[in-house]
Amino acid sequence: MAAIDQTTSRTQRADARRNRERILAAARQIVAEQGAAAQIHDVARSAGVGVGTVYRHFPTKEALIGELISECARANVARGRQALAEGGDPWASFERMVRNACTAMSEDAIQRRVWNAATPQALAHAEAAKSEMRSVCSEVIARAHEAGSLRADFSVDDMPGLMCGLAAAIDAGPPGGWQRLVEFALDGLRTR
Amino acid sequence: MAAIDQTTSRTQRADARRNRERILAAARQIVAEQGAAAQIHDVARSAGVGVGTVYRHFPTKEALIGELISECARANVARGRQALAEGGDPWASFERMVRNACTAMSEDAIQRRVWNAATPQALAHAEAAKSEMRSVCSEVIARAHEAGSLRADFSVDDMPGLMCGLAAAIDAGPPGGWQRLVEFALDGLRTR
Amino acid sequence: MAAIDQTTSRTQRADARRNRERILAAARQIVAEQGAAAQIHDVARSAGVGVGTVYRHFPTKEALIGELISECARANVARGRQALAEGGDPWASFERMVRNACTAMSEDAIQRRVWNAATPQALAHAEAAKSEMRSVCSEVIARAHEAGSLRADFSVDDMPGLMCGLAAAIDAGPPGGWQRLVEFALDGLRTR
Amino acid sequence: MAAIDQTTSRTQRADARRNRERILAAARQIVAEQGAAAQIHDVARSAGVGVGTVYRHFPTKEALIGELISECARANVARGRQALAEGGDPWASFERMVRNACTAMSEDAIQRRVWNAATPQALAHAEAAKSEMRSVCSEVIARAHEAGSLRADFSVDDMPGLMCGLAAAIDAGPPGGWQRLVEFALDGLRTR
DNA sequence: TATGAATGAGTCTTCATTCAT
DNA sequence: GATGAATGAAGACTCATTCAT
Repeated sequence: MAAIDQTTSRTQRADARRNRERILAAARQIVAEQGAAAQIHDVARSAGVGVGTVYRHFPTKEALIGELISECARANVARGRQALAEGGDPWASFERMVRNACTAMSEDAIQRRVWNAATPQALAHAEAAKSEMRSVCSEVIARAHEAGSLRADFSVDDMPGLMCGLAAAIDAGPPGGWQRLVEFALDGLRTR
Repeated sequence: MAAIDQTTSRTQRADARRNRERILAAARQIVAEQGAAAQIHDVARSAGVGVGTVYRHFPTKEALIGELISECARANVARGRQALAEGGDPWASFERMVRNACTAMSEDAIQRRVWNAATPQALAHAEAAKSEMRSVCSEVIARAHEAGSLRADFSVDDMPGLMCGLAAAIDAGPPGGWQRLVEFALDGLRTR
Repeated sequence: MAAIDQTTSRTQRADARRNRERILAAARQIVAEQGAAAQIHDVARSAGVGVGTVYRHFPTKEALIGELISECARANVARGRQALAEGGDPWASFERMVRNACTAMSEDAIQRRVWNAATPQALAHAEAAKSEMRSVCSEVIARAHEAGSLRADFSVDDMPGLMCGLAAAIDAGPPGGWQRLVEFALDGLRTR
Repeated sequence: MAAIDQTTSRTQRADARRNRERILAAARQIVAEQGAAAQIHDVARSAGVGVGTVYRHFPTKEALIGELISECARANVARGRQALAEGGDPWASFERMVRNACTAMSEDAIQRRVWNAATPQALAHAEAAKSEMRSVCSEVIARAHEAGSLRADFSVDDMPGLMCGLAAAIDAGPPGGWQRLVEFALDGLRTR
């Protein structure tokens, strides 16, 4: 019995995990397309589950969007960590982090648009990931400052502005056109 | 009789115009705060008129937001025209246009946020002003190109990306922090 | 002065009467087309006056529709009176009254449709005319009964049903098709 | 599993179907009383459900009224089919169809009033049922024509006029008074 | 007196969320 | 756990009526 129960419960967990993934995948696409106007029913239909299942995994719409924000923030964290791990020139690390983030935003609509869909409540759900993102950025920036290759007057508090600006530019401009803007921006941030 | 009629008609129009202005002023503030989630009832209350009066002046919510977009676009048009009229170095004109737009966006929340509140329908209402804005930008850019002071690979189609990026950066960053970003951006756009 | 005042007041009365007629003419057409869904603004626009002028002549929408009903009822009264005045065979009078009413309904949409637009309140405004209509019908019917040419079991209380039925038939059927139905109905009502 | 699923699904469907029936029952009464002015909130309250439930079953008010029209049309179809199935004299079939429809209209207000509540959009929703109704009437009429017992100049296009006329007569006249009118009408339609 | 701008209660419809099955 | 029917508060928009000019 115990074994059966365990199997059952494992199976259920696997099902539940799969459903959670389907829901998030559907939400990524729909929120990327519709922003805050995305509807839970559409997410559920697109995920092939009932609305109740969406609510079992995410207690409110804000929590679901909050999770999308967290995902994007964690992706940025991973890029920052990787840039640090790869070592080498601190400025190169900073550049890699920014450039990779921009590439990701240009290839994946949710990564550049999720911030527009963010209500204060949704952002509150993503607080942990956001704070981790800030922390990683701080370190990348601190090293570049120490190396003297990043303008001293650029602080971690300028990062949201920079990244939101790049996200908006990538979203609004012609495909590929954003790359020049990134070069301009990085060029302007480097100490000469 | 003609004189009286004119007076009467002027007075009525003046009242209606004042209401229209009040509605737009209220909408500017509320849409700046709440984006597309702004409610017509709130706009009406804030303007001190009934909802019916809002609908008399703007047939739909989209039309009202479209007018806000048009206003911002026309403000950009005026800045572009002024930059052209002041003459002098073509690059200085381009710089003035961008810098003045950024100053306006930093001082007036609606100017940097209205584009986020824009649904396709709202944008459709602002088509005329948008196209005029594109046309003025084209001229400013063309002159700077002719003078050889603006990078040849920057086209009028990059302007929305640039301005949206700057708007997002101004909105997300700390007060005043945007000025450095503008300098970086302009620096990167100038031929060296 | 008195003469001038009188002239002025006469002029105003003439203007007012003309406006009243214009409003009623517009209302006839619009109520015929749209029934109770007719809008006062549309009536005013079609009449070439302001809404306030409509309300000066008719205190409520119900009163305006009530007047249209009254007009139609009075037209029926006139037809009944004429049928009586022309004298001759009582059955012929009855026939003339019904046939003329049907002809009028087929030629003038408002006459066959106004009853559908009638709310209880609107009907209340037309009480006087309706009661006069009933009274005239009573007399025409009584004479035909006395002459033994109208079925004894047809009473004045059957007239609304008969006329509403014919109105609906004229309205729903193909043009001209109603004439056969009237013949059937009259044929059925006659004593054999 | 299959059995359980079926039971579950049957139960859910049964609930939903019961609500649908309650909504239609409430709508029949309220639309009979108020016509197109009927309000969805009143229907919902009278049905004992929330407005959202009404909208789950009928996407718009027009669709709900359209379904009422369809119901009435289908009832007429059934009467026509039954008249045909019972066979016998073709004229008797025609008579039964008309008489039964009138009896139904006299006993059930919605059947005689729904056509007045019909906006063009609502009629569009009932197109299928209306066309079926026309088709059945065509057959009943054709047989009576072949038998030579129905006036040759009465066509299926006269049926709406006839039935609307009878509906209006039943609605406007005193209870029971309509029966004489039906006799007159049938009498007039029969070949002599 | 005529005008039409203003009013706001009322109506349809939507959608986040709950809960019985 | 999953489902999707049900809920009802909330929001966009209408239109009969009023009133300042």
